[in-house]
Amino acid sequence: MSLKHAILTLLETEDGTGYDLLKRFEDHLGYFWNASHQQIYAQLKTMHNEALIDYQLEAQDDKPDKKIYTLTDSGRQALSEWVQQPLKLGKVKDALLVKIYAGHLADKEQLLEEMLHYRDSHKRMLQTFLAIENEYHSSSKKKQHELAMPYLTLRRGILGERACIEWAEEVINYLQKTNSRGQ
Amino acid sequence: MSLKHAILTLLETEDGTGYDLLKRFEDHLGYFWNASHQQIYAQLKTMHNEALIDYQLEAQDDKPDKKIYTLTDSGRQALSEWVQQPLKLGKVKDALLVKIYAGHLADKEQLLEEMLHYRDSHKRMLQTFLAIENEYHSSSKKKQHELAMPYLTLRRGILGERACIEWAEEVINYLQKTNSRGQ
DNA sequence: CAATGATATGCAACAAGTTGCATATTGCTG
DNA sequence: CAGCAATATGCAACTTGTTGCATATCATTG
Repeated sequence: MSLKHAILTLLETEDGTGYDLLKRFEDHLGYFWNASHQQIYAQLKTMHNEALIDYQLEAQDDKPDKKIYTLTDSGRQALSEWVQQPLKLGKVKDALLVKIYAGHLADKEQLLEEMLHYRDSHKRMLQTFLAIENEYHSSSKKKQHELAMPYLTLRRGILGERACIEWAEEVINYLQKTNSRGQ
Repeated sequence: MSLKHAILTLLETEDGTGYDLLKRFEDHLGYFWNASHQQIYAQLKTMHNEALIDYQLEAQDDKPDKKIYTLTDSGRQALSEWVQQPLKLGKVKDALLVKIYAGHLADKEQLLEEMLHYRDSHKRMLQTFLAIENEYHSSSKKKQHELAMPYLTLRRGILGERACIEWAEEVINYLQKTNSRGQ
């Protein structure tokens, strides 16, 4: 399990509500970890029972109560223990590759369109990442030092997207070549 | 769900037992899809109930019975429908990146060791893929044409591994630099 | 000849993730 | 002012995936 650790990681950086965490998953961690709001709220509840986190209720006038979660000492310790211990290699699950593997069954035109869409999605993602990288490079040395580790995760995103795009180009090339030959 | 489709894909290429499928997941599809034997047997049972697959019992002298599964017409149709229809983008879940994100909490030496191990694992994987690619390139034109789509999935593996390794080098570089400066 | 690893199959309990539903407010847009 | 998106939280049912256990044979190796 690791949603637990992803949440601990986010809360270590900054306290927040379940909704805040959802946004931070979407905006920052989204490339390499995702969770639905239902999952997050359920996990927060569990982690509160395990005393890894605590919350302060912030009752706002006429708004639903906010639960602002913070790490407990126990939570901070659990995080640092997790960070110390080695991981097993994560499993890749890419349905697109299964589909390509069975690609001879598909309509080539349709497959081509899907690949074009795939490539463009990843190109957009890459552009987003490069913009964030630019921002990072134009921030202060102090900030850059602080954000060194998150920056490295951004680099993973950039290199990963480039590989995706390069591969997509190869597949598109192949599909177009065989298509025009009418195979 | 897509284990179902991965199994349909494998059976479309060649009939086999649950155990055969397990091996084929490990040996061929393993880079982008994985399943435990328990999962596979359970899924085969479900798919048999759904009439997507059928099996012939092969009773061997003194050996446990083999169930050799084959696609039914209905299964073949389900596969081709799945291949036709567009996929939603798969989610990335990479615990190592969560860890790096929280890397300032970790012992730098230990993190470095983990990254070295990560890089070497991926280097080994790349070597394996390149060996398979060589095999492909030295096979007959006919064979190459038959295996064109699986070959494209291999290319994904190769480009993916290269990106992994390149990134790992960046991280290792950073960790060694800051370590020697004693930060 | 005993131990191990490969072949071959499966159940049961549990953890993790998805989908659908439900509520309530604020602020913006047409 | 009606409708919609964003904020904010949560339950329940279901599907998927993991972990541990269980069985039985055959071939190899020490």
